[in-house]
Amino acid sequence: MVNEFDIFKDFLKERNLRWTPQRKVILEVFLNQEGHIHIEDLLHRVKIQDPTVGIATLYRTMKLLVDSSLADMHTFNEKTTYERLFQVRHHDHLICKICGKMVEFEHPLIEKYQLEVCERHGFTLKSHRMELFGICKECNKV
Amino acid sequence: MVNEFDIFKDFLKERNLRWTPQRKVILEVFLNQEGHIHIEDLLHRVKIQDPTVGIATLYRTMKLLVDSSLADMHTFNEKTTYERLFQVRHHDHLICKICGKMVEFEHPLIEKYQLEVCERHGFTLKSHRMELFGICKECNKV
DNA sequence: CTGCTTGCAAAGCGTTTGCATTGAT
DNA sequence: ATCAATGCAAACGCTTTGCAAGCAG
Repeated sequence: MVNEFDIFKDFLKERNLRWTPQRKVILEVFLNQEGHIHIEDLLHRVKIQDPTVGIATLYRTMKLLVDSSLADMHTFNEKTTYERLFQVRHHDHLICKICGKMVEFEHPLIEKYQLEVCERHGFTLKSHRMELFGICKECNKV
Repeated sequence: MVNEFDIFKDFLKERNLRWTPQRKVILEVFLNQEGHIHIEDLLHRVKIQDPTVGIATLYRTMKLLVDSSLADMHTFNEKTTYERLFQVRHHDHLICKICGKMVEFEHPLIEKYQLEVCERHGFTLKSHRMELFGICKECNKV
């Protein structure tokens, strides 16, 4: 049975790198998150488990997780976020501009056309982010 | 006849700000660009017209252009880019995760299904943002 | 004249790196 | 015992800010 811990340990072993308590804590915290998580948020949660972990170690470990294909890195608005890549179902967001309510959805046809667009431009699609902003039923009544 | 210069001048007047030679040069250079332009690129082109313009003035002016809805700011791979907003058709982005290349596209069917998703959840769609992340042809070869 | 704008340099901020020490194997 | 990993602090690159001098209105 393959899980993220085994994948990461194998990845480290292959490169003669070491499985350390810090890397274990960081991976645990990362896997407990959903969606995009900011590095500062991640640091905060890691420090709850082990306050001695430094920001440099977190950055270095997240880079390893990206290299091992367990995580994906994005930069939005000057902030680095990480996202789980392994064994997660993808979904997009519908967000109410007034009350902030968030609805998750999937739409296979949209995904299909995204692929089509990528192929047309010679890109290999790796991930995407789609956010629809609108006004929900309740807020529309007011 | 409404153009970007009038819009920006009005925007400045409303806020008791001033129409200066530097702001004029920056707006001119910005409008001559297509698609996304990096701030460093913008600075280079501005300096051809007027070498005395400083980077601080450029940043300050671009912020005003964003506030006046003439420009849109993106951050990708730690680099700030600006894009024209006025009198351009809506489009989405396809972004290479390696070299940062950005391709603009439109897909009517995707837009249609977005509307469908909103209706299904009782939302009134106001705007959206879709970014596809992948690897472009050139980076795939390497 | 007034006070917004400028260019410069310094400060900020998130991220990366160098280094001596610690610790996994 | 070896050599990678760590935490710290300094360095880094991009962006913002403080300031005195310069100009638009």
